[in-house]
Amino acid sequence: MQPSSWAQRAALALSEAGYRQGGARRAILELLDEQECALTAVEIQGALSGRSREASRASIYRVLDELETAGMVQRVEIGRGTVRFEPVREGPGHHHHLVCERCGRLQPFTDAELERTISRLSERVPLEVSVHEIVIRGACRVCAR
Amino acid sequence: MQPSSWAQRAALALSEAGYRQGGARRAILELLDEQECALTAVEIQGALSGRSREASRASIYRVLDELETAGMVQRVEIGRGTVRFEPVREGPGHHHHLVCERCGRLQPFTDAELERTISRLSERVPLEVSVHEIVIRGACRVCAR
DNA sequence: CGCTTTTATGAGACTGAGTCTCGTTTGTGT
DNA sequence: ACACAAACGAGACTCAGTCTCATAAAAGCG
Repeated sequence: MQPSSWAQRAALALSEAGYRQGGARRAILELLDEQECALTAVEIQGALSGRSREASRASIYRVLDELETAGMVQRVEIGRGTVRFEPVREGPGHHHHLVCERCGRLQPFTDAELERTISRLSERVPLEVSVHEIVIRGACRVCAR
Repeated sequence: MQPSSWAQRAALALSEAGYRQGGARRAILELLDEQECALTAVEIQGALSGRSREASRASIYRVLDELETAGMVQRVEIGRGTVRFEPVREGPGHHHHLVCERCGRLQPFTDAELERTISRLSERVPLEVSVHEIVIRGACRVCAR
């Protein structure tokens, strides 16, 4: 059977990496799977505390670390010193971020031309590119008004 | 007389914004002007402490803030939770960043095709773009070896 | 130049995200 | 069911960044 959801694939990846399955880990995977865009560790803890299974800060950072190493989660740095994390999804889920500098709102976007440019760029650059992450800042429609 | 160096232009911009000229400010401008790429606030403080004029943390953050508002300095978020700052230079100085995920090295790069793509993208996107900043992560030549 | 006013500066308290440690709990293979 | 290794949580700790307030230094003026 093909693992269909991101959570299933992530759980599989972790177990293949030799990790066991604990309650905190399961709760975190489940929560992340429901997210469309990036969350901070603090938001994750907050969201979990309103649910059946809570998780400590230590567990959250530990699991996020493991997931990042497994390539199932990606850090998104949108500034203000706090890191955000989001599930890595293939194809249709892949996106970049627009950040409004006034209200701080985070908005996902995709652009085929940009992807083509980046993939060509990867070959010209003195770095073996693993992931790319484009953050564009400006004023969103609401704030620009 | 045309202000030739970045430091002169920055000093002018600040004085036009109504700020006075203090010792810490001058030292910070001078240091930033010598930089080719982005520094953290901590690095700035460290670099200054090996020189004639030191500056306190408060002054450094204050001056960086004023410079950012004046558009003379740009934040660069390359991760690990610490923000970097670099002088904004027109034309030839404009660049983006390659970050090595293993050793953390930061490397500036420029790419004309990328710039064209971004400028076209700016028109398609629901945001009034003020600055763009591309961070590409991967393994640098030394670490990939 | 000396005086006054106003701003810049620094010391250090404070905040909050993220890390680390270690004792306890829980999963897993036998 | 048992043993043992790994996951977990509580809380101490770190460190970048913020804030406050007393003091020092600019700038303008007589």
